[in-house]
Amino acid sequence: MSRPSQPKLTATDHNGVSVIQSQAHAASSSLPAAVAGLQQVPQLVPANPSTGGGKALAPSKMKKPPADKDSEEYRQRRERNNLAVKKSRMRSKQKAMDTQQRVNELKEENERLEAKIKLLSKELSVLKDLFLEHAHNLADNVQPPAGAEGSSPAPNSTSTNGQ
Amino acid sequence: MSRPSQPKLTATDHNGVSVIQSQAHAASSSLPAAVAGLQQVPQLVPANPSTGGGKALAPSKMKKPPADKDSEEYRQRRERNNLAVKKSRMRSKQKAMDTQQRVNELKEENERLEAKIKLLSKELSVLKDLFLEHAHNLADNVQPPAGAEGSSPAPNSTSTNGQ
DNA sequence: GAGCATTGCGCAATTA
DNA sequence: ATAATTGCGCAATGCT
Repeated sequence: MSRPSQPKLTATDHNGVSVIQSQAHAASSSLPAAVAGLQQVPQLVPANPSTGGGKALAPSKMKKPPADKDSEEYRQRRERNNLAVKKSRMRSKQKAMDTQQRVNELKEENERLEAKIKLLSKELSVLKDLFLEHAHNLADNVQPPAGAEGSSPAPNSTSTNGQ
Repeated sequence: MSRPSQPKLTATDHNGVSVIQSQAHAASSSLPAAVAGLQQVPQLVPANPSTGGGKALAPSKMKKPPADKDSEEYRQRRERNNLAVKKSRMRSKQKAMDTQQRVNELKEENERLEAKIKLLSKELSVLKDLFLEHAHNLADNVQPPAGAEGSSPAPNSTSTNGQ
């Protein structure tokens, strides 16, 4: 079912920034086409006040030039970053898959272990029963060694022990 | 050294419009500021040509209006999509975390199971040893009823079971 | 401070 | 037509 009408709660107001995207770098690869068109917009570069006279010696907090889009260095950085991003995302995805796989492996392992436990438990149970039986037998005809014999009917009580 | 421009010209098939968003929405949490002052002029809403008369009745394959960026409906769709995207990503991330957690749980479970196996094995081993001992004892003074002569060592087969 | 790595976000194409 | 996914670029931020 879909949400027919949602009273627009939380107008996800992100920053109200005008975004001007313009890209035109070489298509890395495998883009069907339809790369969203971008084009340069006449962005006005703020006239750099440059170092007029008063040079505030601010050790930090210096306004960053909006990164001139035309700058050669800018494009270079962008491209590098795009690459890094791609790489990072690939890694991320790979990791996710690996984790999923790990889950499957662990699940299998778990089943195996549980099966083994079941088996061992069974074996133990059997042995214990045998022991009990012997114990009963011994208790019934508790006859010191040497000439031990005679009748020993001893109705065997098949007591099933629990676990 | 300078980067020769890519021979790849920006041949944007269709839709070569830059996006200029000017949102006057309330700034939200997040980005402190640093919003470049990019104000865009309010675009005039195009007078709807309305239904003049010639309406091509295309049953299918109708060209999609390049999505007029100014369109009210466009903005609406974008916003909806942005929301959906956000939701989707959140879910994706959540899922990843869940999976990771699952791995941890399974690992713990595994350890528990292995410990249990170890314990059971030990128990089994003890019991088996006891059995063997008994068997030896019996073998030593085994007195088959009714005339038993000679010693019958009965080679005990210490068969260790496999798993 | 340079530089890659992460992460949140919006856009657009696909898919369901 | 709508919502959900997915690939991608941008920019801020984290980390070396």
